[in-house]
Amino acid sequence: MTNKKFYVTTAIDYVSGEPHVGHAYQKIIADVLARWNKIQGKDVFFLTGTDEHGQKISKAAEKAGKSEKEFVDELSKKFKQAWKSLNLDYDRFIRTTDKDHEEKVQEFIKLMNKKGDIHKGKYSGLYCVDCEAYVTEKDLVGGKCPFHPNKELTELSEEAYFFKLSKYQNKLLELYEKNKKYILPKFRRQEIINRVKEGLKDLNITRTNFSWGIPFPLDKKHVTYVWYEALLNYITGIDWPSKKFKKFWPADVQLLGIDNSWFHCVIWPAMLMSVGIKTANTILINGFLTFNSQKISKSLGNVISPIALEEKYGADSIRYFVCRNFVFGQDGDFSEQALIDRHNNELANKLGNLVSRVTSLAEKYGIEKTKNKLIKKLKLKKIENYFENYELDKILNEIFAFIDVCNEYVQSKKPWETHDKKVLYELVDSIKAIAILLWAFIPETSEKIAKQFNFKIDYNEIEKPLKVEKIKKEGILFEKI
RNA sequence: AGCGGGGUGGAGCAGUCUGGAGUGCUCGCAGGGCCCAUAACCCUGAGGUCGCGUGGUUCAAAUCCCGCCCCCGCUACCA
Repeated sequence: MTNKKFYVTTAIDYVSGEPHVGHAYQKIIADVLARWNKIQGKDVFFLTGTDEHGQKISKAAEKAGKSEKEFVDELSKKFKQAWKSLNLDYDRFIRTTDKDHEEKVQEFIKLMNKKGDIHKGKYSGLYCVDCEAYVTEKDLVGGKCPFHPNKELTELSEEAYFFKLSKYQNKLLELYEKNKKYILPKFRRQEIINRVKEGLKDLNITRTNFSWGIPFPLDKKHVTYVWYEALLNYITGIDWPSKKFKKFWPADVQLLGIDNSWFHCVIWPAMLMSVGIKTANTILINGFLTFNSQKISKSLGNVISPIALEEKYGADSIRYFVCRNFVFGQDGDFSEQALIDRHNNELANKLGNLVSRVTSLAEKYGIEKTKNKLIKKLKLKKIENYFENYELDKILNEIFAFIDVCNEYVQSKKPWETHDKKVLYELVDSIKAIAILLWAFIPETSEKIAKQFNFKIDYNEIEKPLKVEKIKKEGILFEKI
């Protein structure tokens, strides 16, 4: 944590469907990382957005009776609204249909071509005429197209352009070896290494059977393959190759779901190596969530909008829950009951009630500056270390353990009997530290606390003694559900 | 098939890498305390052979090694 800048990116979501908690989970974590670095005084850039090209979208738009542009505009807006409702403070929401992205992708391709890493070849596979698309082996149902089981598939072969991915096998393995934190968590790293060792094929990066995409600059008959182009958002989003790019790149953390780890851990760094751009510092892979123990899927009808959840539970409770309840990297279950339990017990009863009882007492009896001995129980170093390893659940565990300590302190010191202003000062000053540490996770709540006690949310303020002022109790922080 | 993850008191999870009394968290259950506070807060207790071998290493294993069983993911041109 010595850099003065911090650049974090998330996966850009494919707008073939609506946003759900799985998407939200990852964005929230990115926001927490961004905010944590902000209060450390760093210059932070947080990029998120939507991925909007490709045949699937083209087809979905057609089905909805809309133009592709109309279709993606609508969905992209929904993602934006969802992130707004969760209080995500991103710096840019990139869309792969943004003009600057499209232009820069073409520049990038030309550059890669100059490096000699693009060649023309033949792509062949099983083609479904009714879908007008290739069917991958995995999607085959009884050897047939899953959507048209009565039609025979034809072995088709067409002209395509390829990126010389195979050339980078050893360089990639070197990268994983040299930068042990390139892929996190560790078990994902091992997974990727094993697969890369099995060998890499060149990657087909163009299509000719549809047109909803970025024109391939080397050959007008071709459209750039979505994946290849979408990956570039991480550098086009900060105006590669401008000054801004030079300031923020390489990204400190790129958050991704397990579904696209292959692209981000293998193809993406190879692309950068090809044109001589540094690779990111860390690719951080989050696990997948189920919702109330069910897979999140359209067919099960449980794609709950993050906006609906926010209206029901509030942004801070959702943010808190996803950071606290899941071990980062592993899969987890977003259970509404568990969310409610944590909201009631941890946010309302522990944190909310602590603030409530202390403000009441402080308002009645006042506070008097003294050395805060209570705060020694707060293990700041430990918390900072956890952050280095992105162990958000443990950070919250640690902070809430300190909240327990504060509640015990109130209990044992009985300030309602003693009217001890110094004890109350210690408590208020400790709550200040708690609120600052929690800001990245539950910004609204932290700001409410800061307003009552009149301090600034800044990491350096944790160790500065609180200025004594008149305290006035305001409303409750968390209503119970 | 290959690779990976999981199997811990009634429920859901941490803890396993870096071995040290079964420790912890959120609940549930049984008792008590407090009255400042959101019927919140605090204390005490019951409850587990940490998937199986009754395997190996060790003074010591939930943690390391070996074997087995059961769940769940991933396997590139699908974004």
